[in-house]
Order: sequence, then C-alpha cells, then structure tokens
Amino acid sequence: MRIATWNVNSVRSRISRVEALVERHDIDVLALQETKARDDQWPLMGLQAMGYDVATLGFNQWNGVALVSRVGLEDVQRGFSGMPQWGEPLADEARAIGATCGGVRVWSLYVPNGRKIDDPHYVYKLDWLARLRDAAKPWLDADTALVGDWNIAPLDEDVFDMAAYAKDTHVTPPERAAFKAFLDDGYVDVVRPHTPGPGVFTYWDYYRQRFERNRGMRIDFVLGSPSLAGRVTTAFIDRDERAGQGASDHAPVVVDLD
DNA sequence: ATGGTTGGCTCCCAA
Repeated sequence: MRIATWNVNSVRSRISRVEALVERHDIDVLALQETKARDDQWPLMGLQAMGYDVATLGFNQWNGVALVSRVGLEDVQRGFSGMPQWGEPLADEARAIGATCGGVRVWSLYVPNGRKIDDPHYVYKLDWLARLRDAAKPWLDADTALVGDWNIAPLDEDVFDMAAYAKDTHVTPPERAAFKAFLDDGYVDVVRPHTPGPGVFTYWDYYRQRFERNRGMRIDFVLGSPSLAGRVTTAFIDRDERAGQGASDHAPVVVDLD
C-alpha cells in the first residue's frame, strides 16, 4: 500500500496535477493540505472517475484538508477531539481529517503556520500541537499515520540556512520540542531514514528562485505508530513535482507499506 | 531589515 501527503496549495488550481500524481505513482491514499476549497467547491469528479473516494474538510478560502483513497475511506473524522469548536477565536480553520483506509488510520494534518513568534497564531500553533499530541497517544497501538504539513523544521539540517530563519517560526525550540514530543511518545519519522539530509527538503518558497537553488525546508512528514513504522519499505520525496510552471510550493512525500 | 511570488478574493490577506 502506498500513502502520500502533499500540501497542494489550492486543489482547484492544481487538480490536474493531483490526478497526474496519483496516476504517476500509483498512489492508494493521498492526504492533501491547503486545499483552499470549501467542501462544495471541491473538484471531485476526475478522482472519482479514477476510482477514488474523497473526504474533504474546508469552509473558507484558507487551509483545508482532504483524504483521497481507493482502498476504503471509513470512519471519517473531521477534526480531532481536542480541536477548538467552530466559532471560537482562531477556530475558523480546517486542519485535520482522519479516516481508516485499507486498515490504516490516516490523518491529514495542516499544522498552524504560526506566522511570527509574537503573533497569537504562534501560541495557537503550540497549543494545537499539544492537543493533537494528547489525542494521538491512544492511536499508538494501532496502524496510524500522522501525515501532512507540520510547519516545523525539526533539525538544523532541515533548513537551507539557519541564519536566515533564526528569528522566525518553524525552527524555534518550543516548536521543535512540540515535534519531538511525538517521537518521544513513540511515533517514528518513517521518511527520513530513506531520504537522509542535509539538503533534502519538502518546501521551497516561490520567490527568489528558492527551488532552483535548493534553498528550502523539510517541514512535511509522515509519522508512523510503531506497528506502521515496521511496515514501511521505502519512502521518497517527489522533488520533480515542485519543478516547472504551476507547481505547488511543496513536494509530495510518498511512503510504501508492505 | 527587507523583499520576493503565488492563490483566492476583493480592493489585501495568508503563506
């Protein structure tokens, strides 16, 4: 079984790339982030014609997550139990959707960006991660994959130039501690062993020719529960998807399970 | 310290 995750940066502007991606890599389950589409705006038809079920979560032009699966899409859950209820401050977000696909519990996650260190969204990010961690602990005993855009570069080697990001979010000690907490609990970064750094990234800013110069960050991850991690045979970052006109600013990350 | 680019949508915000 092949699982992939991709921050698509607008599914409506890139649906043809989504369809080409699942076909090119023979993907069974695709988690998407930053779909930027309300549920009623989602371009479902092509994927459905290809035999995929789609579960979406989006209700404004920002954020949005989805799961695309051709191996079942059961027990769909929109948001985890610790998520703020709609209507609360900062809750106009759509950042987590989970489902059981082919026996694996897959969560498509779009961790809050954090914006600036002195922004309320930074506090929200850390709080959101703490609540996700609490929710995810009981899932360690099953085949669980926490996949998506974590908006954290856990190691110095995951940033093209630490000096350039020294005063920014994504690399601060509290964010890195929040990420490491998942690993301490038993989740495993199943992609890194197959794609060792430095210089291996999943995201490159659009401007300043960051991709062409490979000045990016590794912020998209697949964290597996121990039993799921034991099933991983290979993993890769589809760097070519980031090239050319009309690319997302993120590359897809693909994992194979036996 | 700032800027640069992209998508969605509305005269600008988020990333």
